[in-house]
Amino acid sequence: MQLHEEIGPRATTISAIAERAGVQRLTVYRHFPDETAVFQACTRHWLEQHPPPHPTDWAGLEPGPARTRAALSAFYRYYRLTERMWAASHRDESAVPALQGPMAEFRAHLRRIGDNLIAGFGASTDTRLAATLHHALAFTTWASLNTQGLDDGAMADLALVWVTALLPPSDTPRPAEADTATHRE
Amino acid sequence: MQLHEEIGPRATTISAIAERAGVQRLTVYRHFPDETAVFQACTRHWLEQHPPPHPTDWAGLEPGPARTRAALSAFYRYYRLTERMWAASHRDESAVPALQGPMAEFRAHLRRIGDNLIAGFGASTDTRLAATLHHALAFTTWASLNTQGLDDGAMADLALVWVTALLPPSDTPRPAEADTATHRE
DNA sequence: CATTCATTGAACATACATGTTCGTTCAACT
DNA sequence: AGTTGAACGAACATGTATGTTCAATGAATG
Repeated sequence: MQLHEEIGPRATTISAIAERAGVQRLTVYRHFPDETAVFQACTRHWLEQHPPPHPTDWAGLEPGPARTRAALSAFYRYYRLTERMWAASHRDESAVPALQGPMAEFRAHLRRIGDNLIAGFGASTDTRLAATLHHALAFTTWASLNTQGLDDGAMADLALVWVTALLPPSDTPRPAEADTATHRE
Repeated sequence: MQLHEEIGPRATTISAIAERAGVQRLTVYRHFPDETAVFQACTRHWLEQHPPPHPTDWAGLEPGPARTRAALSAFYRYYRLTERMWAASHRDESAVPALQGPMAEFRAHLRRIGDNLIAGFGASTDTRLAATLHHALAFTTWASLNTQGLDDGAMADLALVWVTALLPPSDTPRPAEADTATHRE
């Protein structure tokens, strides 16, 4: 796991794993039949130790902006904590087949969460709203904004501005009580 | 260049280049002292054949939204045309030293263009406006929005919505004539 | 105490990569 | 016609990686 983080799954060799573990190369082969098995085990174990944010974390909040901001903030914090591993995984995904399954699964998880948040805004399904929110939730977006020096809170606020700019103009941006028609779109 | 596009600079070997060129491996070594020289020559040649958008392309347009949309659109079209190469370069940058110089140069180019566009909006330098525009110009942003099925025009429009949402609320986004309050947004 | 089993050290075969060296062929230019 | 030089074919040395095989060690288990 250290090596996957430091040099990426692609460059991580069995020899390096054995060396890092202070163990003979053969010993690694005794525990894992081949490289693929090592990577699968590593991925599973790492995900158990670093579970991504889950909808229950923000279930208590009002649907719409509040809940969306909480989700964005949670993912951005998660990305910061796990930055190196995600950068390496993202980079090496195409070259390491054992990575593609878990990565696809994570993306599906992200997509479900995004769809749920979008449903929380009253507005009927808008392509641009969905695209913006899904984009905001992506690791690459966090990484891009991070290189510009924004902290996680500022990034969440900023992404929320993007999202709310896509909402119908005469809506109620505050805690929904008066349900003035969410007409037009 | 074909191989750099298809499998990426990192996986491109001299053997493969020779084979693809229908030539002996030794012949490649006659033209280029080593792998680094091949990659440098390849990068330079490719950039000559695929020059990125340049400010003169949109110099005729009004500063502000119009010019920004033209720039975004130009880069998005460029990214679509050169998608595979940029994806591969982005992915392999950390592993191929010969790539890091040109990539840094391109990023600097992008940054200059972004700063110029921002200056075109009257607004005093706003961190969030700058972050949004620089983010919108990045290849990773194009790639992210592209996976969601948006075409280049829709992407440029969408990014422009993000940017204009960051402008001071009671500003005059149009050539100032009718200043009926364009409130909120 | 005896057995078991993970670990060790040292090989091995295979594959592929980078550069280099050598003598040969073959086309073009002077 | 003769010289030049690019391309060829076949090696070489070196490094690194994946897996496998074999005998020896050594500690924990029964």
